Amino acid sequence: MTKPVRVRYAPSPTGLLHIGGARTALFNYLLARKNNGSFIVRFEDTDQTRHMESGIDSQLNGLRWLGINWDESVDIGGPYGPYRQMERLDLYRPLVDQLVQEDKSYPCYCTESDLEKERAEQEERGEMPMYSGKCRNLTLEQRTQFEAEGRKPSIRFKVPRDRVIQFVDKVRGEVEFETNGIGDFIIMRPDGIPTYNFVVVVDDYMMKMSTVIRAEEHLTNTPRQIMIYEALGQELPEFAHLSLILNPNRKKMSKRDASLIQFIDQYNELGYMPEAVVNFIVLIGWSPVGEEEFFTMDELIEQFDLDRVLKSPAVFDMDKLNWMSNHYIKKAPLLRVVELALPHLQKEGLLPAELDEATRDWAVKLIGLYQEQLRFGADIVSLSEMFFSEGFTMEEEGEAVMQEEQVPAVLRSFLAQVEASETFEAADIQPLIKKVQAETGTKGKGLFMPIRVGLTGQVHGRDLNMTIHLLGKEKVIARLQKALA
RNA sequence: GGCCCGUUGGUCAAGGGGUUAAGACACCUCCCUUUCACGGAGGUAACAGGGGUUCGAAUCCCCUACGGGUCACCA
Repeated sequence: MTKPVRVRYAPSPTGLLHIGGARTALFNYLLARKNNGSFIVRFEDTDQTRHMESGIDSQLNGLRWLGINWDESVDIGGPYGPYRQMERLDLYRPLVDQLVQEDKSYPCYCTESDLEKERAEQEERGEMPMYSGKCRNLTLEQRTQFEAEGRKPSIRFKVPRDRVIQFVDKVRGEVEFETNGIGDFIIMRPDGIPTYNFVVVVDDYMMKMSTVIRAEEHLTNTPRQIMIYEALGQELPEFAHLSLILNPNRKKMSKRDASLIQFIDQYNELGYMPEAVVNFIVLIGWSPVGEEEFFTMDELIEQFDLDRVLKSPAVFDMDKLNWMSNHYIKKAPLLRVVELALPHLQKEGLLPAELDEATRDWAVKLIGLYQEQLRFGADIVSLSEMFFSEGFTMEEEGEAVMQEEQVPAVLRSFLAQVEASETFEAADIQPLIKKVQAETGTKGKGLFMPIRVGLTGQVHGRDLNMTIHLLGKEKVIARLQKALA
């Protein structure tokens, strides 16, 4: 019998849910669901200086929006809680004491400025910065002396010398580190709050994690953690380290990089469909067996496999995300798209916050007209701008069209037809254009383009009949007159 | 700088000793559409470099280059 699969996403609640975090959470989630296991969300909040209370909510909300649900966390509890580390302090302290008792850890009385000085000196000598271990062998007298001075020690883990720590990473294969490259690291700060490398181990085994899936930046922490597992006499989980997601310059994404959208909240705000975002990010660093690339969450659960996770980092490609997102929007029911897009029209002040029925119907038709082109809800604003203004900006290619000699005749004829028309539904427009064709003897591009450009300024656009209908008789007449003037 | 990880078209990627080295995004061309869009069919484009091993290397080994991660009282 194998151990039940228990995996976790363990962010530090210092900010919003990031694309990279979302992917880590997603991979964990998929593995849990695939194996009828449990997915836990735990918060690593031992850094009080960077703590942000809203971080927990925004992480959770982001996951919820993506459709990633959890079995145990701060909001719903669970058998291995609490699920934030600051509430688990009592669990950690005896274990720190135990390590000190067993001489596997020791108090260090160096101050931060001592350490900074040490580091600076090492760097000057061209050495790698690493704690020298000078408090490792303090005598009892020295300790009592420091204590008498009122110095509060931090607790350092005594890293065994001359050992090689070896482990098999589920995505990277065999990895090894020499302990001599690792300095004695702090497991508890002077204020009694333990640090990440210690608590992560305690939590992971107490919460019975079977596999630890996390980002590559943690790979070099793993040997430290393995030593703690050993010191505490606990069994190791499996490890899987995911490669990073890079920006188009092949650098680790920086929070300041405006060229791409990095936070899940922003995708939500812009009116992306979460299904599309999930589908896209799962394909960064993981590939399915066949050629299919569109997947529902259920299909992903069925297909996901850690064996097919790639070791190499991947560049985040906004273009492909937008293509995929557009694909989802095209297939979505119109009312769903309206939900994504309409608020943006209102937010921009193009439509009132309260809509009467006629305006709402009009808006639904407008959004329907652009559904095929929308990449995300907010796209509607730039796409449909010219419906809301008096005039429009004429594209360069449009200018050329308007120079053609048949243009005045076509527009004059069309204007007359519009003025004479009783009704102005989309279905009524086609016959009007037919009449223009009969009257002027112009057809095809020469007929449609002047009308399109004269009314919208654009040579590309959506269905002309519906466009004209939605523009409304009044605007159409005004724009034709202006074009003829 | 030490240690660790990585490198197949511009991007995501399949393939893991013998392949015409898939597919997708982007780009270009053509077809469909009386305009536009959607859609369809094609096209350009890759195994980082150098050494080995082998009858044979994108695949295995070594070196170099490049990229990234990490060396915190951050996670």
